[in-house]
Amino acid sequence: MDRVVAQWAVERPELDVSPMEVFGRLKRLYRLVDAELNRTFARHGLDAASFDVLATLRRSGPPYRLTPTRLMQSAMVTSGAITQRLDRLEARGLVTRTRSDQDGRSRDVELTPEGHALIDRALPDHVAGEHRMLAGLDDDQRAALVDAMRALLAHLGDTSG
Amino acid sequence: MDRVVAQWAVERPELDVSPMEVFGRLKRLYRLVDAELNRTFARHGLDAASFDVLATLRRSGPPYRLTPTRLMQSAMVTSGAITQRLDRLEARGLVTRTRSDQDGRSRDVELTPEGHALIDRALPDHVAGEHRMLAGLDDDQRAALVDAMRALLAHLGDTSG
DNA sequence: CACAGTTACCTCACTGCTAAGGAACTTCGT
DNA sequence: ACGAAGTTCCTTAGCAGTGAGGTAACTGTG
Repeated sequence: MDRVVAQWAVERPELDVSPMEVFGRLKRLYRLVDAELNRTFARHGLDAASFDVLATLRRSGPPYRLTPTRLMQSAMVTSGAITQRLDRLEARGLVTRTRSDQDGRSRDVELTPEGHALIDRALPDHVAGEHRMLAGLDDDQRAALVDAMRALLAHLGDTSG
Repeated sequence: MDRVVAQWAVERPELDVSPMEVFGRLKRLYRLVDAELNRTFARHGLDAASFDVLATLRRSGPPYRLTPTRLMQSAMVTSGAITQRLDRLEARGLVTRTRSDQDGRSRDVELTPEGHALIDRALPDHVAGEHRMLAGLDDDQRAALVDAMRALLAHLGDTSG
């Protein structure tokens, strides 16, 4: 990463490319973390997309039921992506989709006992993996990291804190 | 993000899910930054993949020529992805592909004058966008962020510092 | 009550990636 | 000189996402 900045300093010396030290590492870090998390998910027969849906339903509490729109907002993907995720999960018997009583346009997506059991098995493994990855940071660094990311997110107009 | 942690504290109180405060924000931040950078690229008729290849060639210095393998390593994608990126750039006349003299298996990918001009136009805009995004951070926060990401990357076995 | 506008979900064409495998070429050991 | 092994790049199939657009259902207003 520092090499990239050094190269630009030679080729375009009038540009201050120091932000790349931040954003280059952000991208690299995201990809490494993503790959590591996916390895954990794969051990439970899941991928990030499926885990995300199951975990969102699970942590919503009883009756473990949300609409596709809520899942879409939580996952920050388009409605088409949620439809396809739910297709896959429904085919595996991990969630059910039923028409809402209150609103005929809406669907209730609900965790099946199998889906509930699966996410409850995968979650501790997932959390343990996250703890392992964070072991490279001391408490001060970790707090500073969260602080800086929170500030950046706020500056970028992130609505959810 | 804090809401997610609070939900888990109710549903699975025995798990310490505090790492999610880090990784949840990391993902969210990456996606917001990625979207913002893509808006800048789009103003120049590019996407992140094309910009990445052109910028890598440009900052490599004269004669602005690298092999697909070098580009693959820099971009951290598979060889198939590089082939397709180069197909697109070659079709637009932004790079050329020629067989290497030294090694018949290898190709030389070189920036055309058009490609060179395009990346030289897009780069200042890109860098300015990065500066704008970082404006939400003071110098201490920014240094702490880089420091923490560097430590995390090292812990995760990133080879390039 | 009628109807225009909105909302919720799905469908479809397209995109860019990965993973696996193949062809062309080079390198190495004998 | 020769065959085996390794490399370099491309090809192909399949996958998960986007974005545009469609259908059905709800809502608010005159």
